Amino acid sequence: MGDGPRLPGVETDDDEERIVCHVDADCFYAACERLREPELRGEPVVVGMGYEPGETIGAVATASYEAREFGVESAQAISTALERLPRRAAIEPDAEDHDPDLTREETGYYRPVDMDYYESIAAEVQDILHDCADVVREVSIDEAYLDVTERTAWEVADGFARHVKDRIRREVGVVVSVGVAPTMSAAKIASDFDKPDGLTVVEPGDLRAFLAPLEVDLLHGVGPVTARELRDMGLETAGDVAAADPDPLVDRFGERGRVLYDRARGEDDRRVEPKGDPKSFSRESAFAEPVSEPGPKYDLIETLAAAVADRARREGALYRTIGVKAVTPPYDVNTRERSLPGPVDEPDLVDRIARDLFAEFEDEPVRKLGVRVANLEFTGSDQASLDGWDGAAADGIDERDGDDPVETDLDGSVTDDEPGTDGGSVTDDEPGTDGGSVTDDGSGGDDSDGATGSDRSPDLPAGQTSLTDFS
DNA sequence: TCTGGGGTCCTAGGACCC
DNA sequence: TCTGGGGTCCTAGGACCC
Repeated sequence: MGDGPRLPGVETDDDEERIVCHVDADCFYAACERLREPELRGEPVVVGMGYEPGETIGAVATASYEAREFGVESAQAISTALERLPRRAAIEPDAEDHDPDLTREETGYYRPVDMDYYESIAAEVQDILHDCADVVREVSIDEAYLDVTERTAWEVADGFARHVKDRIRREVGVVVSVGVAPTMSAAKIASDFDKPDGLTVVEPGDLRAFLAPLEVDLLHGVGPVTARELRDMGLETAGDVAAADPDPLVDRFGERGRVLYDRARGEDDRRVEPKGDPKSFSRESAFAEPVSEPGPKYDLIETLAAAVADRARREGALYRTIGVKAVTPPYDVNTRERSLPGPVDEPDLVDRIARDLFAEFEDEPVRKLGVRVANLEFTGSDQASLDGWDGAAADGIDERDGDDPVETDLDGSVTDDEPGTDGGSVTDDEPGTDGGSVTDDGSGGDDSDGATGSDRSPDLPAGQTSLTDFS
């Protein structure tokens, strides 16, 4: 994929052998905590998401290898982790959860996630990576692919990788594992192969032999569900998949089956490319226990909607789709979404539509809620393409460059004094879309908006439509 | 594992269009 | 209108990743 058509027998750049490096920080969050609290070194460390010191809520984001010895795992409930590894503070006589039978050796340190700090450390690592490669693709805060074809050669790839590792350890103080291979997929597996502090080089000629003995679930994209299905088909290792008939795989898994087959054979022609713009933003939050009353749920929707809209604005993104997620017991994930006729930046609209979409679940017990915006469009460089707009609309667009963009507060919008930016713009009755239903039963207090819709400026639909055309 | 948060991509059916 | 084929967009859900 991503490859253009290729003439038979013609060598293209795409056929050139690449040298791909995958760099993966070991227990990154825990490593960061140790940077600012050196006494945590060598001790079990658990970093919890949604965790507050002294409480038992949340989940394990990262467990240091010392903590894993106690059976603490990533994604585990903090309450479970605490049963296996009590917190160090519990050995203090005056601690609330003091247990006189505990020894230091049976306890570990628990810390809440501090993303801002981790991002600052990650930025230092990324600077080094960009210094070491022409193309870097950051996959997540603690992981990146590097195309280092022009920077090294197979004979010395080991030394190159060592150099990257050493620089990061020396200059930042975190330990990374590195895999070097001819493909992204194999490099990823290689970096995982010898964790922590790993360094694995898989030369092109060794690729098949390297992959063959690996369990199928080590292949990227194979999770618990696929792994079980593969085993049911008698395929236990990458070598089994590589030697299998691809047709049944494609029948069972569709396009994924083909990819799986290729990857197991060491075939992966994806090139390392910088990450593009994000496709969606979302915020979600869980209740301590399922909630049935509508009140707290709508309150949370409001908070999440505001946070998502704020994020989008800070990132300079317009969104055309707004969605909600409601997780109901036992663990059913329900999603609802609605697309607008054109991209907008209107926090009040996010709130209104999110409430509207959520209404269906207002009386059900809910354990978790989420709000999402998607179909993003990033403002900025190509504003020129909107030149065809009339003055009012163009003014609206221009404002998007500033700190206080387009959006008009809903109350103000009733007066309809800002045609190009009015919240009512999405109510245009563009045929064949949900446009009209955006405002349908516009959740209580926002009824005024119906009025806005009815006396909207005639310019609006035109502006909105042309904006859609441009998208 | 009694279940945290932020993402991506794929699939499948229906609406709609030509 | 027992009825073909191709394409796009929308929505809901699922698997997966970190």
